[in-house]
Amino acid sequence: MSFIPPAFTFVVNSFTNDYMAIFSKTCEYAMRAVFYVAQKSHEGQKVGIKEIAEQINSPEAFLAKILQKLSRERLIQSVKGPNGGFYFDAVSLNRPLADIVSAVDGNEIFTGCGLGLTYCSESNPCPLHEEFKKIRNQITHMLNNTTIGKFNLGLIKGKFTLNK
Amino acid sequence: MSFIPPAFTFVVNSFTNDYMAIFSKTCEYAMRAVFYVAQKSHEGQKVGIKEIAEQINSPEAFLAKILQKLSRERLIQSVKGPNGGFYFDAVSLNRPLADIVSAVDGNEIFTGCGLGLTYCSESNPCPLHEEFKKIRNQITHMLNNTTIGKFNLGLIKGKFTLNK
DNA sequence: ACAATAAAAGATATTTTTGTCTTTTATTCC
DNA sequence: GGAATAAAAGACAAAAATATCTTTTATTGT
Ligand code: FES
Ligand code: FES
Repeated sequence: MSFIPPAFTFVVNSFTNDYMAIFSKTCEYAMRAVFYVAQKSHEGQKVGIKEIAEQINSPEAFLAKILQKLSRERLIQSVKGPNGGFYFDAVSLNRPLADIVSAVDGNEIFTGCGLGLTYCSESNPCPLHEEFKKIRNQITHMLNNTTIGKFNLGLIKGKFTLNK
Repeated sequence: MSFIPPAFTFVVNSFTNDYMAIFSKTCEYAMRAVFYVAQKSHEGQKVGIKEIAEQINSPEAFLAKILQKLSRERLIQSVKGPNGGFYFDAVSLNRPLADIVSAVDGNEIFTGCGLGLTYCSESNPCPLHEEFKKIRNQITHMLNNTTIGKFNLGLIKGKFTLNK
């Protein structure tokens, strides 16, 4: 009887975070999904999780979890059963994208310190504070001024992409 | 013999990413450390990992790994042995903070799509593209225009904080 | 009432990031 | 040259984020 050693394991400690984006994957999927569903809602349709996941190129089961959360927080509407699916009512279509982001990623991006200090404050600022504050405010502004339904027409006209 | 059940495990799937900042923890520690060492270098001193970790309030062993990486990439200088430690030479003090960020977090933050599309492009833009591009450019600008030594005087004067 | 459908919920698995501990290597001082 | 020092490297561990699979619940159409 012979011992078969595990194949080369080399867990190289490459030690570069290999994909550090502004938003988490969860949040990226959420935003793409929301725009997709909004577009369909504009056309009066509900959409199933399978179609959404396909169209925005995200893992279906994972996206389901994300939309469940948004649904619990009443940020998106859903109905079960045949002919069911996800959609946005008129009120929800007018919500700012910021609501989605904070539901999923929390509020750190709106208020947190760029260098990771516990609190960002004027009285005890980190070196990047002044510059970082501007950027953070722009992000906040963008997310507050972008309603969920803002890109419906552009999406229908094919001006934007939500996958790849 | 009695069976002792594991204590309540409830791994609540709270499903909010509980701390989504712009930069990774690794990158935050790196930036804080770099500013601290730069200040000391300005005063002609080398600093040991223990002091750095204490002063910027970061886990020592973890920070050591980060500085090792920066050292391998010649972004920071170091000497072993008694009276050794980390420091920046004149050339390094003039490097942009962007070099630190990209060494640690990669280039996604400078070039990536806000919605997580594989490529950000003008010809195939996501809905946030125009607005997001501006923000990304501001981040890039900030990190390129902030040299590692830029805040030395402010730090020495106690204008800025790097911990808590 | 029943079968079919689709989301919600629950449980579990994988991967990445963050963090720690031990051993090795280089440098300085005596 | 030897002891002491401090970073570098290597191996390992814990926590968080990402991802998948199974079971349950609500709704619809027949
Ligand atoms: S204190 Fe760091 S961004 Fe305000
Ligand atoms: S395509 Fe999304 S930011 Fe450019």
